[in-house]
Amino acid sequence: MQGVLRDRPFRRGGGNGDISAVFDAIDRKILDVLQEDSSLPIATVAERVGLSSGPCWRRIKRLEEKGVIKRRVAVVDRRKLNLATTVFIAVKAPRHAAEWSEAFRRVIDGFPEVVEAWRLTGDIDYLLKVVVPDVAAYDGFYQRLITRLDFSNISASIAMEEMKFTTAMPTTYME
Amino acid sequence: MQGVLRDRPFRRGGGNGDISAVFDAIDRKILDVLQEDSSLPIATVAERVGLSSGPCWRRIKRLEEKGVIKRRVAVVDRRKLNLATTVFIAVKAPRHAAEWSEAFRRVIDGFPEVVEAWRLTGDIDYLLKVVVPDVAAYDGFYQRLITRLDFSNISASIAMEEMKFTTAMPTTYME
DNA sequence: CTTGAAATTAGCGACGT
DNA sequence: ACGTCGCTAATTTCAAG
Repeated sequence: MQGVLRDRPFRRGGGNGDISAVFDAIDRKILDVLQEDSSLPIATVAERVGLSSGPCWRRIKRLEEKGVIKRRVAVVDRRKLNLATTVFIAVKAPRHAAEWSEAFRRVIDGFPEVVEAWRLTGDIDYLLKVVVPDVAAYDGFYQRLITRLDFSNISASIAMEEMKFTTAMPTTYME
Repeated sequence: MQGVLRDRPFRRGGGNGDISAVFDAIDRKILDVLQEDSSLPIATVAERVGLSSGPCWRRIKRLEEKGVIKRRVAVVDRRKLNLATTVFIAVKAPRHAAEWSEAFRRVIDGFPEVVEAWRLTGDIDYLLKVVVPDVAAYDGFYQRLITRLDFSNISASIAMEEMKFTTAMPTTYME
C-alpha cells in the first residue's frame, strides 16, 4: 500500500529513432524536480516524488543512461557576467547552398556570444540569439561577424525585457 | 611559485546595481567548466583550473554567494521528452497598455510549452519560444493561447534545424 | 517496491604557509 | 591568497523482506 498516484506508462520509440523505453508519472516528476534544481540530495528528490532513496537513485541513473538527462550544468546570472543585453538577429542567406550553410555554422560556432542559432521556415532563414554587454558591444560583434561571412540581410532586435526564461522542458507531453 | 597564469582582476559594480566583487581568470575558468558540466567532483574542477580542492571549493562557494552561479539544473534531451518541434512566435500586442502586458505575462507563465518570452524593439512586440511534439500540437497550443488573450497579430516560424544551442554564457566579457 | 547498513567518495572547515 | 589534513555528510551499492 502506497499513496503514489500511478498512471499508464508511456512508451517512446518506433518511428522516431528513439530507444524504446517506458517512463511513468514518477519519472516525469523526477525530471521536473531535477530541471529546477539538480543540486538536491537524492533523499530530498525521493521524498518529493514519493519514493525512497534507493529506487529514486536507480530511476535517475536510468534516465541518465537513456540520455533523457543529457548533463548537469551551472546556470549563471547573465548580468553578473556583464551580459545585460540580448539581441535576436534575423539572417537572410545570400544563397541557399550547403557550402554557405556550413561556413555559417563554423562562424557562429566560433562566437561564444552566439548562444543559439536556428534555421527557420518562412521569410527569414536563420535566427540567432546573441548575448553582449551593451549595444556598443553588439556593434563590435556585428562588425566582426560580417567580416567573416557575407549575408544577404541582417536585422537585429534588441531584447528590452526578459519576460520568461527557463531551461526546464515540459514533461506533460511524455504521455 | 606556481604555474597559474594570472591577469588583472575585474571589478564589477558601480553603476549597474551589482555588488562590487572581483573576479579573475581562475574564476572565469571555473565558470567555463561548471557551465559545461556541474557534476564534476571539485577535485577535477580544481585540477582543470590549476588549483587544489580547498581554494577551488572556496571560489565556487563565493561565486554562488555573489549570485554569479544562480543554480544547478539537469539538461534534458527535448526529443526524448517528445518535444521535437521548436516554434518561434512573433507577437504584436493589440494595445500598449500595462494591463495587457501583465495579462500576457500571466498567460505565458501558465503555459509550460513557452520556455522563453522576450519584449523586443522593432516592429514585433514580443518573441516567444515554444516547444511542442509536432505541428499538430502547436496548433493545439495556438488555439488555447488565443482563447486566453486577444492579439493584434501572431506569426509563427517553425525551427527546421537547431544549429547551435548552449546554456553556457561567455566569460570573455567579465573583463 | 521497501528498509537498513556498509563502503566509498565528496564536501567542508581549520590551520599553517 | 593557496595548500594540507582530517572530520562530517553525502552518495552509492548491496542484502533481505
